Amino acid sequence: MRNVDKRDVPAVTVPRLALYLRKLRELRARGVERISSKDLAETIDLNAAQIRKDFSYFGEFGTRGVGYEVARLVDEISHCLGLDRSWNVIIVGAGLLGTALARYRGFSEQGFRLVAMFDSSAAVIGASYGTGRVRSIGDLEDFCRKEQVDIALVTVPAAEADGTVGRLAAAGVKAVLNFAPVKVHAPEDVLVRQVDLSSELMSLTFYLDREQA
Amino acid sequence: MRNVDKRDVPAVTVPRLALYLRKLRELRARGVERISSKDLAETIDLNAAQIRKDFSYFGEFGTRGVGYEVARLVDEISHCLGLDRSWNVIIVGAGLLGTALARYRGFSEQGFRLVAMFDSSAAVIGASYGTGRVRSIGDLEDFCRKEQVDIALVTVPAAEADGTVGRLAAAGVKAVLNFAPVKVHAPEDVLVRQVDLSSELMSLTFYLDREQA
DNA sequence: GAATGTGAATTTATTCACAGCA
DNA sequence: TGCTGTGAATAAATTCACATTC
Repeated sequence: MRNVDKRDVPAVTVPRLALYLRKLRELRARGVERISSKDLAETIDLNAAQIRKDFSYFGEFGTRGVGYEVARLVDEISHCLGLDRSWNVIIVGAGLLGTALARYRGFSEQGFRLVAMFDSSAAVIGASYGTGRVRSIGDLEDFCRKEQVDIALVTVPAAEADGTVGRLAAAGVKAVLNFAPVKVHAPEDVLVRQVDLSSELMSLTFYLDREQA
Repeated sequence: MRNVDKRDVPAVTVPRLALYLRKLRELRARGVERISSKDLAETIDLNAAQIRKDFSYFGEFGTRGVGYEVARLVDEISHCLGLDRSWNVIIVGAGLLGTALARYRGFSEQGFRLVAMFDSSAAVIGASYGTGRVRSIGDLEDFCRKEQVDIALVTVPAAEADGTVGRLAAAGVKAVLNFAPVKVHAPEDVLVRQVDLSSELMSLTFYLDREQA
């Protein structure tokens, strides 16, 4: 991967890289050694030029007339996405969703290390879910300042989400995945992404024919 | 809302409608009766013209020189999104994520009714989570054909997701929210949306400065 | 006077189409 | 010959700017 200014990469390209990576890992696991942009495009229902252009923001990963080496591409895209290192993750909010996420294997498989969880309820403090032991929410700032916390998953009730993100930002956490259905505020240099299940459902109902029984 | 061909509505407008709706409900709950596109835009960090244009695909909801009546707007957007009726939802896969979703209050609050869950493990069949009683996966098609199932949330292991979606489609389910980290195949007339947590995390790590400790 | 609704202008993203290279 | 990599063309989305209406 050549040196890239991330602002030159279209925002829509990034989630597509994750999609390519998943499919390429699957191909590699199946023993496929080479693939063309055309064939890859077919399996994920996309335009082949789209894929080539997405790669082109980062360098030249293929061989003209031949295609792409799957193993090389997996390495390159992993590197583009910052997945060639591990990232420390905390979960704030040890409710149903937080504890389910803590035990979700998908995270650790991608190099995300759950290093702690936080909750305000004495009933769960001390319990462990996956690799995450629940600490008191009062220790949040201390922990974030002492340990290298890269990403926080926020699964607290909606009313507390904004305050929680503020505390995380103040304690130096630079990336937040917010599962509470509210828009949260954070300084410019803190990345916030929203995961919103009822929003997803609404996008489905929009397209569902409302004349159904 | 005037009669609208949904294909004329840009795809990106739909999730924004859900966002507007949430904020407007919050404003209504706080007793705010009127709002301008400028003020609404500020609270959700968007361009005011964007909001007005999004509304304009569906009709004229405001009053020139005055702004929008919050209550009216809530009703109009709810109607646009198909939220003025209730939708029957099933969850296929009663693992950690499936059961967490089943007990998540956000769904029922928006008019989504969890009518059943399905799993292959005898250990969970018969158990109830929220309003969802777990049935045998063998009964999936029968149930979908007899009851009106509008949306299926698929929380089965990745290896089974594609087959599960195929069965749902064959049984007449027209919308699927897939939580398994694989691209699933479905007929043209079946809507599939992907919710992918590790993808979201990767979009964060891309932008995180990789020079961190 | 104030804010909507919307064509026109701009920006961003996708797709085409072909030069360049194995 | 076959497929990448990429400028050019097209399409889509956003933003501007203003006529219109209350």
